[in-house]
Amino acid sequence: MPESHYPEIRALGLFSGMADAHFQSLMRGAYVQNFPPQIELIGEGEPSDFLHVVLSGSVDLFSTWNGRDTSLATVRPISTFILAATIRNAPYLMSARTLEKSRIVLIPSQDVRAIFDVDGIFARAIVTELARCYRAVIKSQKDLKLRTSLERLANYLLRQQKRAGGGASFELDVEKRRLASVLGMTPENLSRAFKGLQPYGVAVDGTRISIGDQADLEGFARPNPLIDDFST
Amino acid sequence: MPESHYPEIRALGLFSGMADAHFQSLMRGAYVQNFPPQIELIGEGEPSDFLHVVLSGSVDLFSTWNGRDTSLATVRPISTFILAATIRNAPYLMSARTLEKSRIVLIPSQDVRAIFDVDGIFARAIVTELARCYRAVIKSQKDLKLRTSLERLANYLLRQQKRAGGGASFELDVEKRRLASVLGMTPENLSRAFKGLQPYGVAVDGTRISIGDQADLEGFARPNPLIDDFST
DNA sequence: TTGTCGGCTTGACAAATATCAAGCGCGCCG
DNA sequence: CGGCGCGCTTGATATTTGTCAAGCCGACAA
Repeated sequence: MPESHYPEIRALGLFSGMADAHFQSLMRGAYVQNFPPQIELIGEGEPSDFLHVVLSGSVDLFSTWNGRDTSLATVRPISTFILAATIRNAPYLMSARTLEKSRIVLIPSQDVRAIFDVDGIFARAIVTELARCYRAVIKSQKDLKLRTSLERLANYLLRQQKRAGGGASFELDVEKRRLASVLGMTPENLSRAFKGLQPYGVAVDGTRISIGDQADLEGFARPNPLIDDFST
Repeated sequence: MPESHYPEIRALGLFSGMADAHFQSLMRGAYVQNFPPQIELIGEGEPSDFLHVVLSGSVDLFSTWNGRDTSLATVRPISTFILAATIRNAPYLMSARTLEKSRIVLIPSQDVRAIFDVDGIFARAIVTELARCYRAVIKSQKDLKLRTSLERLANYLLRQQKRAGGGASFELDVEKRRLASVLGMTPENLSRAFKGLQPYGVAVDGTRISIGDQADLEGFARPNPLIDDFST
């Protein structure tokens, strides 16, 4: 793979501390590929041959069962996905598709496992990353089981607002149909949920959201770091 | 802590391969305690001072928000819990309480992190365990988002049947109120869901479940290894 | 044995959510 | 410019799920 990509990958928490020789060794077997939008990168049930790293664009992780499907997460640069399947050498639990034009690194899973065994710092980084992912899913589980759809949307908006810089007005950066799926509801109900938040000062214009009364919305949403703070 | 417990802890996947000196070092700082039923061992938000290992009994992991609460998992011997919080040195995301009289080992988190850094085999075991836990939560997430409550119950019964040996008749080993919470429904609805499975040959007598027509129930439940097989 | 407590069940009702069908708005392309 | 097509919205309706109140039943203790 072209060495020009090395620095941005190297800068990832997962790879930043490891021995240079090991990093080079990982990169030797890796390759970068550009994908158009809406391409299915992997399908659930398939063997986990590669660890994926998103360099640019974005990727939707979703799952299907019995004719239904649901979005579980969105992966944005720069981060990895399906680390757990790679580590356990087990089949993927989720499918992945590009949402937009994306540049993605593929690192053979067996190389990752091999370097893991000889590089303590890399091992430490993998554990830290995996623990972060685990905790993120637990938070999402709590969000789903403890909150109504209106509360989930309210808290999502507050999180997104923070991510966008904290201003009173910001853009949704996902399609509403996907947002609905992520939040565990239908697109129709998402529409109604937005209306349901109007009394708390939320205004919607296309993908632009305006929060009229921050305190009011927070009073309804009751955000909680043990659910909504994805950094811990 | 009394050395009599060493063998059963040592036999745990997490500790079985590590150097003896390191294991001894971990055990030196650890201690075992017996708890009566319904004791809250840890509360969400507290700092993660100890890695816990359940030797006997069982522990309920649950969470609370805004006056509601939900059961997220049950920990049975012999296994650990709150590994991720220990690794990240972050606050617990879930509370834990004993369901019955339980014997539990407490290992100081900082010891676990210290030994992790010097024992590659231990590190490998932690990663494997963490990846297993991660995948278990993803499966649970799919179960929640892709299935109706009736389907969740049907698949739960099939899993429990398998765990109990596979016979047509078996015992539920959780209180129904807790089962309802785990499955994301109210106790009232669980009662109705059991009735809803009667047409598929499910009979309930107290905590005893009988599956009259295995194929019929499986045809309705459509179990899937990517959701229901907790071993991968 | 009898009383009581807690968990489970049931029924009636209310609220939340999904489904279906139609229409709207906007970008894209002929 | 006009007409699709697609995502979003809206309304009507059905289904699912939760809530509240009451009753049942078995475990346990007096």
